[in-house]
Amino acid sequence: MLRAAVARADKAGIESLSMRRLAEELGVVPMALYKHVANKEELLDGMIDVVVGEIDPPVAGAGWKSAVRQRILSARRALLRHPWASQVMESKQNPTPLVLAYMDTMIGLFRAGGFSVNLTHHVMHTIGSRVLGFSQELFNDSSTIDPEVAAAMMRELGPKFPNVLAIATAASHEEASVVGPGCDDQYEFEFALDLLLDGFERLLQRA
Amino acid sequence: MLRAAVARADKAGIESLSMRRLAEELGVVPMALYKHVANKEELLDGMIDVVVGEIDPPVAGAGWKSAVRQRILSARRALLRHPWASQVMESKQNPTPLVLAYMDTMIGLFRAGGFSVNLTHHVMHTIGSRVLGFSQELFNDSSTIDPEVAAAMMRELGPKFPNVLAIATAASHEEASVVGPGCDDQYEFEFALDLLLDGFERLLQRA
DNA sequence: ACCTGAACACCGTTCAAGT
DNA sequence: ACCTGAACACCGTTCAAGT
Repeated sequence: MLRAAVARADKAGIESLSMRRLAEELGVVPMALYKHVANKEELLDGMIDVVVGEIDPPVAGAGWKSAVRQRILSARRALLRHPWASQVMESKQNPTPLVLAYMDTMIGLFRAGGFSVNLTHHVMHTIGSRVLGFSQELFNDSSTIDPEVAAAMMRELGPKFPNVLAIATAASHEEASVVGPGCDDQYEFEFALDLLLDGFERLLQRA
Repeated sequence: MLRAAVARADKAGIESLSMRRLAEELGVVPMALYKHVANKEELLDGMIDVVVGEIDPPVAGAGWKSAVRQRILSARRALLRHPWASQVMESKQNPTPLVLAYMDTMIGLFRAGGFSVNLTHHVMHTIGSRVLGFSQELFNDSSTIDPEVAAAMMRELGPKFPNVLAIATAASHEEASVVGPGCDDQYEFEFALDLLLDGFERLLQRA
């Protein structure tokens, strides 16, 4: 049932996942789902745990910086396999025990690296959602946009927003097109992650 | 109508805002709303613009770092006045023209400070949602939690998650209580923001 | 005791009927 | 032409009736 829910969300998007449709897919009556799950919230929790369960454990014998970096990039790979997961995680109020366990080992990596409890606390806040491998892409333009529509939009908005236009055209790999194929999200994610880790290292050395 | 929608979301939460209830509150028939707005998406866009409109313009005559910092903190004050706004902004696919204009001036601050187009691009990705004054608080425990429930939870989970427990108890201002009143979100926000800005400054000097 | 169909209390939006 | 009530196509979940 959890696997069916994850598969459906992967394929058709989280907004297509309703209790009724999931039941239909499984060939059962809607109310049958409530034998396995108290409500939809619990279903979503279970789905999150499937994704978090795919994250590799920390590599042994590495320094804190490398261990944190590799684990976060592993989390990112899991998140990219399940594009709905970041949105669901954001919307939840309470972490599942499995997410808490993930956080706990991540905190442990910092503390083992010599970070004080307080510094680790601040550092975890600074990483924010990136700890789970996603960066709050505000207005995710990465979804399938018609290049012509994008070009028309930029032609219209360009004169009003010259700075946005400058970045949008610079991000394009082909000089010819008005608006490029979007940003290299993986590069941007690692750029930000490394900037953060370097900042943490500096704070650690100062302390 | 927009003001009524914003007021309702401020007061009772975004999940309580439905087209039908908003219409009832305004003393009109549900379909009357569709004279002002094509659909609910457009209503939410309008509500976002109300919030973004409350952000102060950039201060003149300051260096890029100070100008960016002050503007982001102004955005944060606006966001804190409207707790639903961050969630709605996250869920939207496309920015409104007003949000685009905000981004444009923010990009302009970096470029005026000497950042190249490409570096500005990376820097904007690194800031992420913080540019609009909110940090993806994963699992926002800041909401009204019963201290007793939290204490019980920690008592149960503490042994399994010692590192989470260490931070939770350290964050407490009173040593006596098992779990504190949560984190100082404003402090954490500024800590992260300043770490980012310092990192950007270092990149600028290196370039 | 277990299962399940119908029902409840909602949604956002369409559309045809009324003025 | 404008307005609007009813209807449509959904939700998640409750609950009583059936086995």
